[in-house]
Amino acid sequence: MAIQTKTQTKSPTQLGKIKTSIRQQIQSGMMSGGQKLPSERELSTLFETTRITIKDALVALETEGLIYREERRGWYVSPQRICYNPLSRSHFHQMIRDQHRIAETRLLNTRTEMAAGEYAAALNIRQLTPIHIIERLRYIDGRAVLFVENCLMTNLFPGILEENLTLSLTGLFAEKYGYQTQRSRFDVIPTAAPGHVAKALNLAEGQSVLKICRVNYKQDGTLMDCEFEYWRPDAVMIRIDSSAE
Amino acid sequence: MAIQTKTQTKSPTQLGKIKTSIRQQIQSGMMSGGQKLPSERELSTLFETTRITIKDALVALETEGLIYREERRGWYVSPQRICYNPLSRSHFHQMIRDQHRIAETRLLNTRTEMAAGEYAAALNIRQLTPIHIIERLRYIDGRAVLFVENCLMTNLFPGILEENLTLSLTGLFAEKYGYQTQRSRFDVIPTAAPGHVAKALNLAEGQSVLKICRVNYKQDGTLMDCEFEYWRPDAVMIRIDSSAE
DNA sequence: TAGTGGTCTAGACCACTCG
DNA sequence: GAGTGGTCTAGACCACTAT
Repeated sequence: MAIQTKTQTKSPTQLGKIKTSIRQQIQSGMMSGGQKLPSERELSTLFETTRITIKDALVALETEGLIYREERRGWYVSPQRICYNPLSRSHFHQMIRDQHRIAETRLLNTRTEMAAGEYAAALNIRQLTPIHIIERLRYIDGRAVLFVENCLMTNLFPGILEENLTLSLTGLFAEKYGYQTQRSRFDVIPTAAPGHVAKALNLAEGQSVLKICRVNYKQDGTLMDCEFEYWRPDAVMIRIDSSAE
Repeated sequence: MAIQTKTQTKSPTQLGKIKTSIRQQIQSGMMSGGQKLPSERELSTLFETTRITIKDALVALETEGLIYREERRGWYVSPQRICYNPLSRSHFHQMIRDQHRIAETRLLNTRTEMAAGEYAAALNIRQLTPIHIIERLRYIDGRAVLFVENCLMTNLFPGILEENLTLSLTGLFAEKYGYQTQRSRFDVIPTAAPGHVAKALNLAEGQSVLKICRVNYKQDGTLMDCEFEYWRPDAVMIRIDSSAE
């Protein structure tokens, strides 16, 4: 059965008609994941309306998670969401492979600075402490969907910036330093992409992302590192399955 | 230290100036949670621009979670987010009280029908099975922030529709039927509000919500009920703290 | 009835991407 | 250089809310 918005008592708006029309094209399978939509100008000719109205319709479908945009490149049909369990110890590449998709990670940059602001708060640091910050971008089937910032206390991770940082950091922590994640806490927050994140993900400034802040503790219970993930919101769903403790 | 968008190399756009100006008014404490912003027309006079530009700025701040709107009523400053752990067995009213806020629940309607579509999929039902559907609206400090739909198999919950349904259903399950939640699985999905949800939450159709689908199993491991929660996205953050299993 | 946001028209220029 | 979305102007009418 096709999902459909509730039958309207009022005649549907122009906006509603455009949304329904494009939605049906996608859900009927005529367009599939990654395919490019006609340009806003073409659509405004097709639907005999202005670009503003077309854009309002596209933004609504984007909010649904049905389509997404690459800044100044165009609108595309969203592939299926990745199912992500932040509690699982499975690595990113493994998780994506398990879902028959192709993962890739690129290192954007690393830097070392004194913890401040959001970083200091997440790491629960009260005095000036040097931290390493590692910025990476993750791709699924060639599309940039996840920007990740890792913050590591320098004293716990000597020489880590010389390692291959496109692989799993959790794996590196275990192999090089013998650290296991014993406990982790994470927050999920729907918000807007900060400037540098928007740029990396090809989002326009102010577009929506799903932010996940995570703090990891190692086997002796002390705080190990924290991580800020910014997901394209149409690319992911979070799934947690837990027995009662 | 105040959080601030990265210093722009290009001169900021009109849009950026308006966002920064309103953001500062809010973060400086001049406006606080629940307070109404001037109307879009007043703002367009103040900033000497059109309503479209003003609206773009307001929508961006809404995405950040800084402000929200009540359809055709106006724009308001968002109160602090509620911190919500879906794994916790704490009841809604208890959770809100613990965060020094005021909770309220109203029953919208109940109905009994054959499971189909999303309900049947969530309950993993393969044949026609009658279910009770309970729709409720939850308020925090007087603001409608959460629309909840519960789906119960009729055979497990005889007579439940005659009970007081504004309290905790989990509590009712335990007291009246002796059912304990042993395991639960939930999904978190950023998406758009369906029509009936948008209406209940005073959202415009197509606005963003955080959808949480939950399935509960009782002590003998069999499926008990499922629940669809739709949160105003600025009202909540999800926090999960878990030891390694 | 006055005021609000929701929808819509008919354009325009700009920054950026891509071939 | 052609094409894209991002931003912006200057209006308009409508559905709905609040009083």
